[in-house]
This record gives sequence, structure tokens and C-alpha cells, in this order.
Amino acid sequence: MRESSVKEKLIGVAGRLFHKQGYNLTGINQVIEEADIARGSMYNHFQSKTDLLIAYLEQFQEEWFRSLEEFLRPITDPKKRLLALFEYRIRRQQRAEFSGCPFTKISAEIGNEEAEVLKTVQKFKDSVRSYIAGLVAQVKHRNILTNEALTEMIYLMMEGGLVSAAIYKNPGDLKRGKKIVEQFL
Amino acid sequence: MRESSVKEKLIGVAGRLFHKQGYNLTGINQVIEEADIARGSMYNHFQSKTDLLIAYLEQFQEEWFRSLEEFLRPITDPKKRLLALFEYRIRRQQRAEFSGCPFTKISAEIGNEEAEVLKTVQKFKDSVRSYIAGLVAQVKHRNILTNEALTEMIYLMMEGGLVSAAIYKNPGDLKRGKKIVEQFL
DNA sequence: GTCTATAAGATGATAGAC
DNA sequence: GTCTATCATCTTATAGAC
Repeated sequence: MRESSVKEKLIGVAGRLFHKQGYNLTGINQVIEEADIARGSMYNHFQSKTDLLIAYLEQFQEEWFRSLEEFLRPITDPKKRLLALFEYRIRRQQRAEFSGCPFTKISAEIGNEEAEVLKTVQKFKDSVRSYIAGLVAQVKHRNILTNEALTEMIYLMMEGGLVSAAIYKNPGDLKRGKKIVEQFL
Repeated sequence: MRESSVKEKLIGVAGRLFHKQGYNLTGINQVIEEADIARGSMYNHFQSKTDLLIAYLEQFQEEWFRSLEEFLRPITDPKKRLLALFEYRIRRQQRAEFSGCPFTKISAEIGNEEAEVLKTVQKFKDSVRSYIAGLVAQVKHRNILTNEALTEMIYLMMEGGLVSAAIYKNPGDLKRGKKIVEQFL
């Protein structure tokens, strides 16, 4: 097998399992078995399970934003783009059976000593927040709130909606959040 | 030891560890050792680790609302009571070193088959939402949003703020969320 | 680089003595 | 009801052959 495709396969399988079952409930054994790669090979490519986790998170972030850009490309109106960001998250949750935001989920699963993982999660959240701020800046909204406050509100309602989607296993709160945000644009 | 105090001690120790270290990262071994109770005794009181978890969550919910009522008792103005609910959560997060909402955290840690645990989490979230709705109903607010929408907004921003507190290990977003909510009251 | 065998310990849970 | 000894399995990670 190609050198890189071993890595890719491990990240792919591990990511799917981490996402679906949870990080702590997924053992290295299961990952290597389903990826059909030997234990030693895995540890040749990744120093530790944490290392594999971080590789997965970094790849996920890349894919997430790439896929978002694609989803928003046909939409030009900034208002509609902002609402489409909600829609993007709703659809991803539906496809993932409402497992919640993978980054948030991981942050709840890791131990207090895993500082690097937490930093990776923070980096993703920072990027999402910046993305929202960028869209808000382009919207000529109703000015009930400042740009900063509107950004904060949207970010928090999205985070809250994602948590709620995972807890109730439905997109209700995300959809209601989207509707409320719509009233401010 | 009194029959009930064995149970209480186990719930207390387990709860503290589940909260601080995470549920999956806390073994039964550590719980019984720190509680100074024999393995067999623990399984005499609780059928399983999941059983202990649910007992902890139920006790936590009881304590949480009892403590909230106490915190709000001196405040009469419904507006101030709503903002004090934010303050209550900020203070609890500060005391708990920003470990996030225990119920949300647990929902991210458990496996897909633990339906009863998820129901316990939902019950808590339902109660919080109802509590917010009750306060909103008493407020003569600025009517930018309906009571239902305002309740939803506050609930989602609070949930989002709690997640954010856990990820960034600071109360920034919870405080900013509180300020935004204030503008609607 | 890939593999198998194995280490060293932790996991949740049970059996059976007292 | 409380205890200790033990089960069977799983955990992450490493050593060393090829």
C-alpha cells in the first residue's frame, strides 16, 4: 500500500469511529482491525492515539470549510449566505445522525492534560467565529445589535443549537435558532 | 456505616470524579478506592456503573435547582432574576474550573446504547428551558421577540456559552451572552 | 515500512466467604 | 450488607523479526 494511503485510511476509519462511537469508546484495536492495518504500522505513522486524533481533527477542519465554501458558492446575498451556514450545519447533523459538533464532543471527552487537543478544538471554533463575523460585516442588517454583538449571538445560538441537536437527536433547536437569527438580518 | 451513607458517599465521590475527570476516564476502581468502600458493596448498591451515573445525575439536578432557588430568592424583579440565572451559571462554571455543563458533558461521553442516561440529560435540559420560559413570562420586555422566541434565544445562548466556557476555559462568552440578553429585556 | 507477539496494567462485573 | 479474590476482556504501547 502507498505510504500516504495507510495514513489516510487510518485517519478515515478512526475519524468515522471517533465520530460515531466516541473517542474514548473507540480502541486502537478496532481502528486497526477495520482499517486492516497492523498494530505496529499504525504506531509507525502515529506516535499515539492522541496523535491520530489530532490528525483527524485537522483533516476534518479542512474538509469542513472546503465543503462549506462549496455549499455557499451559488449564494451571493450575504443575508442568505448567513442563513445557509445554519442550513449547512443542520444538514451535516442530519447526515451524522445528530452526533453533535465533533470538536465540541471531543473537548468533552478528553482528559485535562490533553492541552494540544483542546487547542485544536479552539482553533476550529475561532475559525467558525471569524467566518460568521466576515458574513455579518457584509450584511446591511437591521442594526438592532452591533456587528460584534450580532456575531456573538449567532455564534452562541449555533453552538447551543448543535449541543441541543445532539441531546435531543433532532434539528429542532437549530431550525428555531435559524429563524430567530433571520429576524435580525 | 449507615446504609444510606454508603450510597451517598459513592455518589459524592463518583460525581466529583465524573465531573472533574470525565465519566469514561474514571474507573470503578478509583471510585471505590477514594470512597473507601469495597467493590462488592458498591455493586450491592448499584447494579452497574451506568446505574451510579444516573443516581449522580438525578441528585445533581435536585441540588442544582435547590441552589438556584436560593441564589434567586433575594431578587424580586423578573428582569434581574433572568440575568441572575446567567450569573448563577457563570459562578458555577468558575467554581468548577470551566468543566462545562455536567449533563451536556455526559451526553457527549456516553455510548449510543445508553438511552436512559440520555433521557436523564433531556429531562434536565427540559427543566432549565421551562424555568427560563417561566421567568420570561413574568418580564415586561421590549417585545422585539415573542416570549417563545426570547426563551429559545436565551436557552440557546446559555447552552452555547456553557460549551464555550468549557472549550476556552473562561467565562467570556457567557458574560457576553448575558449582556446581549440584557438588551432584550 | 510492515508485521506478530507480548507487555503491563486497567476495565466492569461476579462468586462466594463471613 | 460487607468483604476479598478472581474472571475475562480490553486498554495503549513496545520489541524485535522480516
